[in-house]
Amino acid sequence: MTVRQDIHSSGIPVLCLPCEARHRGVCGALDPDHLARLAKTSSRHKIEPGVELIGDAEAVDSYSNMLSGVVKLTKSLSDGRQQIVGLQFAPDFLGRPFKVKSAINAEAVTAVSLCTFPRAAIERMMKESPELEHRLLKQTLNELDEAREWMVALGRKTAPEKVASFLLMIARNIDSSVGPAARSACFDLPLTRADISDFLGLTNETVSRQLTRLRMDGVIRIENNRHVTVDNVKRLEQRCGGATRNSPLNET
Amino acid sequence: MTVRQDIHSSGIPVLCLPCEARHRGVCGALDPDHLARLAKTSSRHKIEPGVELIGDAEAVDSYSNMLSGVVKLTKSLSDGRQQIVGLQFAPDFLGRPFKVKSAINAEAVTAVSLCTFPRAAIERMMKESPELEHRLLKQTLNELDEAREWMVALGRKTAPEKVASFLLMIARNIDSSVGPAARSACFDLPLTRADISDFLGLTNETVSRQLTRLRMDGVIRIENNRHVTVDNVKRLEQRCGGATRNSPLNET
DNA sequence: CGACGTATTGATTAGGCTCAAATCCTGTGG
DNA sequence: CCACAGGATTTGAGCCTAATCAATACGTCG
Repeated sequence: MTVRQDIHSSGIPVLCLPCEARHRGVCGALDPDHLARLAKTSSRHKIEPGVELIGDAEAVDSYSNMLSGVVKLTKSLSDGRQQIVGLQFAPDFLGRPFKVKSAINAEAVTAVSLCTFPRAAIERMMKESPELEHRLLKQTLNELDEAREWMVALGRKTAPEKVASFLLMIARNIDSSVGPAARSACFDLPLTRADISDFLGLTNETVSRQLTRLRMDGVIRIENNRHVTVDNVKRLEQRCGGATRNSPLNET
Repeated sequence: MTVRQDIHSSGIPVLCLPCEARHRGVCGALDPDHLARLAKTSSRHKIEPGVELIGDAEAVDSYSNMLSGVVKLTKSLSDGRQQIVGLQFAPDFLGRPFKVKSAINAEAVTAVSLCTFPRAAIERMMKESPELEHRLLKQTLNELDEAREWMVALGRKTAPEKVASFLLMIARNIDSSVGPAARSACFDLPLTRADISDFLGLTNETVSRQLTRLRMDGVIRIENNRHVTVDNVKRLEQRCGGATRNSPLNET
């Protein structure tokens, strides 16, 4: 039931051994001792697509690491207009620390598996281990960078550019072989056309039209409405409206 | 030149005594000892409107606390289209920690006064004082919340709603008397029409038209193109497109 | 007072939305 | 295995909002 910690691999709980969050995720901040204590209070969950994770009462005082799948974060206006304000992939940390109330909804868009901790456990851990808070700060800064990148798309890009930018972003997140210099890519869209339109501030009709246009122009191929192939990533990039051209700063 | 620290007020450097950043800003995280050490390496600056703070080589390895004024953060596409992705007010912390390069420009839109530290000083301080990183995390989370709030506006609100939302946001940040339940407000717009349009993803013509419409409808009054009076904040709120209606979460 | 930059106003255009219909996929049951 | 139902997606036609292009007014500062 609980986890043995006195085995070879320097005391790391067996459950955590194969977990990606220990490398790229926040758990990487923890030493074996803390990890073991956190593991005792954690539990694994499998979530079906479409299930709401945050947004109605429910399990609000817990946080999770994403182990697989895709989660969308949405905000809505009172008349039903909706905007996706974030997509989270493994091994992101899920949940908004320090906040009394968050006007955000989180929903699984694919099958999702989570490693969930009670709120109190994380908070205790954060007090004891500054490195954990450091990781969290880094992820938050990255999310902020992403959010700002999307703001440019939402405010200033045309519909064709938005759709192209979206495909590129998904390709980079899903098809891990797509480094900055990949020639081609191939992936399953995790989102429906309606979701994509909520992401890009468009209608699903417009998204559909732009996708067929990209298809007609030979930039992408689509099978079964979901599976996308990009033979030449460069051609897709050219349709994204030109990257931000600010002079890069040099920092560490 | 440097700062005496052995005076009454429990060793707080005199320069810091009246500083707002010590209360609501990141400096509140520091004990008198750390504060004194940081104060020794800090310097005050006055910046003219229109001056670029970050974005071209320049002083990239320094961070600042804003003491007064307004700074805009922008991103641009290669063809010149621009989007404001953040506005910062006192006592915000300015600068992106841990990043090799940031594709963001920062520019003073009003006269701005800063308290600037060398990069190394802040980083040393962050290692020694987890509370500092904690504050930074909190500010970053708040900026993320704001960014997401704007994403809804950019993606899903109409031009009239965008302009109304913008005025409300400015009112709340500038006219400090505007609590959540204020009846009226009155402030100087820190941004030109062109800036406002870059903020809202519109053209300056559209912004202008929407402002005159609000004026005609008696929702606002404008003097000298800059000074805005809102007699009835409620009426302005009604034009913001309905707040996000997600069920509030309960956290701390 | 005159000049320049900023803001407003007007006329026209076009990109993306709305409404509507047809088509495609998926899963289910006979 | 095939037929069918339901939802998702595509496609079409017309409209409307906000962009574009252009001209005028305002405000500030010399």
